[in-house]
Amino acid sequence: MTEDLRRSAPTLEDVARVAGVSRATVSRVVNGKRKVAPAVQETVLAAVAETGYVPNRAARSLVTRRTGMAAVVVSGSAAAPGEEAEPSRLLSDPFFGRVVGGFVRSLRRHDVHPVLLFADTPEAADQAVTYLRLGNVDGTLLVSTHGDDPLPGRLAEAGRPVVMFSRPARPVPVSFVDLANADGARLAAEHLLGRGRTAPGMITGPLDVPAARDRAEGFRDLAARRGHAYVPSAAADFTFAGGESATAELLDRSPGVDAVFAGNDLMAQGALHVLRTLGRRVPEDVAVVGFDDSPVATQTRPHLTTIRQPAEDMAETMVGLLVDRIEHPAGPPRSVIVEPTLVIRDST
Amino acid sequence: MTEDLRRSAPTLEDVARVAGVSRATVSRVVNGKRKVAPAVQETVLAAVAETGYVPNRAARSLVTRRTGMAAVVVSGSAAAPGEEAEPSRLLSDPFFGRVVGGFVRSLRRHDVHPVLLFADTPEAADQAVTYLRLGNVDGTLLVSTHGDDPLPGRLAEAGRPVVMFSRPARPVPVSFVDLANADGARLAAEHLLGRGRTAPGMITGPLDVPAARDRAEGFRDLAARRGHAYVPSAAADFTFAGGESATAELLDRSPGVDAVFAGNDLMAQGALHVLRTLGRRVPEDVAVVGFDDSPVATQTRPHLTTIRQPAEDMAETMVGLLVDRIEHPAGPPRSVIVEPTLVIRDST
DNA sequence: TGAAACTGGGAGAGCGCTCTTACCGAGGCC
DNA sequence: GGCCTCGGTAAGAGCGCTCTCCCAGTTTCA
Repeated sequence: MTEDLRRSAPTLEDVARVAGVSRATVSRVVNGKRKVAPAVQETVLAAVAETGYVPNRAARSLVTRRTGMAAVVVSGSAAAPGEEAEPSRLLSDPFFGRVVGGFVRSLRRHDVHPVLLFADTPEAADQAVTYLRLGNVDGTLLVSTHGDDPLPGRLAEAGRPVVMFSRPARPVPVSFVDLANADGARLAAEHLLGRGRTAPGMITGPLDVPAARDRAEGFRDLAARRGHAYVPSAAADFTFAGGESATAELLDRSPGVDAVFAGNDLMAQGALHVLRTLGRRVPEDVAVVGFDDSPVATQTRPHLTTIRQPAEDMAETMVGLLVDRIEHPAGPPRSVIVEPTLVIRDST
Repeated sequence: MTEDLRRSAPTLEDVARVAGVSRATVSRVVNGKRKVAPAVQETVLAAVAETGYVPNRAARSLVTRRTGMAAVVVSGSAAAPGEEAEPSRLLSDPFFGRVVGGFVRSLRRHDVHPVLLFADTPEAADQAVTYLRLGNVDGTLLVSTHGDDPLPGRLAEAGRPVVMFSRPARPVPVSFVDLANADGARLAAEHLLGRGRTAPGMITGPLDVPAARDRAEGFRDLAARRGHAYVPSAAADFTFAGGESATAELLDRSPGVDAVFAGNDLMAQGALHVLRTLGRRVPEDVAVVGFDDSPVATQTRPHLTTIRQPAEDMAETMVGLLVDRIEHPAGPPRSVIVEPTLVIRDST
């Protein structure tokens, strides 16, 4: 019973025979292109249902040069000795799960399947570029974690549809969707200072990453407007452990800090741990604000006040831009900037 | 310059012309099938290099019925009202990142690309089954989170290569790689009792999930051998929040508990939070052991003693089984059981 | 030495689909 | 009434690749 089904799926030819029309007509009905007489259309549809016909993707892509697939490329440096490779770092950040989930669900609505690619070594990056350039996928959703990542440039050069999460570190003609990171940081600063904190400090991400820099600058900007000329800070790598050591360093240098703004939730979580170890109460002695509104924000005690990135919406917007670009390849790259919101919980 | 490259990639025909041989010969050299005279081979290889030829996947799959792709299917129930959908739950569990990372890297070695599929609604599951059955991918790596998930059965029935992470809840003819969950739980019990704990309790996962049940039973088994006839327990859903409420419930019912074994690290993290809130010191008053050795295990204070799943190895083994099955479709489903190890940190 | 076996290479038939081209009948126009 | 247009369909040429023949040249063995 499954035998015949599996051995040879019904083809256009089969449907055409059943419906008593030509292959071309069936193709037209299936793809909804050009007008087909309603009566014929019905006959064909019935034949399709009867045979259980589903188009063969390989055959279709061979002629259309479309694959119905999009690459999700996670780019980053390879693991330096003793470090975690970037894609792994990202994979263990629950916030990233929100983004990927958004990709998968949005792509599905367009009937596009995501192919997961890691560009974690130079060879892997080369392979990825080749794969994309050859048209094995219709377009690329790129998440780059590295400041001096050459991949955005190479992909843009390849002339195939690409949309980045977050803007590229250097100016490169590529579409992207980004958060108004500086605005988010201002939200955090305003909130903290509005609650009467007088000695804010920062745990920043790697400053060669635009998002990290924008957040730091946004925070400093609003602090300056409120009369705080200098905000002590320490940089880390967006990881929990990095957040811990940077916090320790910050508190060591500036013991009077009564508010900490962290570049993401993972580092904020690290800050929370260090603060507790040092016997500082949160939020009584030190208030903490994170960034992302990652699932970890409610897995801390106290729950983390944070700046929410609408990750799923951003993912959907990226997919929209990509699909649009796939259908209309011409035109300049486009960008969408999304506004973050403040989510107040118990750490402030 | 890129114009000609992009507009039409070199084909076999082009290479053949440059090398002065037939298409078939180039194909033979490229695919390494049948013997080709060394001299000819060299000429062809040079022509390939000169033209920058890379085979067109669509054309190749059309005739070989191979796609060079494998699906990574994350299956689970849709979100009940107020609940998180299973794939999202999994996506925010850093342990899952280790598994997916393992898939991607292992598949890459076999030159296979992963396509990410969520089966989070009945419609999505249907789509996924159709997609797989039609041969849009060569095989499937299935991660199912749900006890009564029909997907393993449906996939097995489809007669296409499938390998599961963890054994299916009901007996179904499908290959899988699983952890010796009961052994892991025994390791935990032995460790806890060996350190003189006398009143162990458990936070289990959903008991319709084999892994959760095996862990619970393994723990009870060793406890019984050490004279502990009854181990109080509370069930949760493998999430942080679930771990919290289950721990609260457990301690409410059995306040004398001096050791807690949690079904995974996320729930152990929840337990840690609740214990601190209740003023119990860890490990002095209550020792805690988790399961998975997820990245969160070192993001808790104290660091979590846990049972390590060699996720990357398991992923690699799954890929190995899958590739083998793709190449040799006949034969009964195969299984591999992997042994866990105890990782002692500060929570015990 | 002749036939059989083997070896390496070419020709060509598709794989299942889309899309251009050609065709055909019906209706509108002068 | 003849011509043209136009909607609707069929025919057929590929897309780029693999793979099965088939053939020519060489080796092997009786």
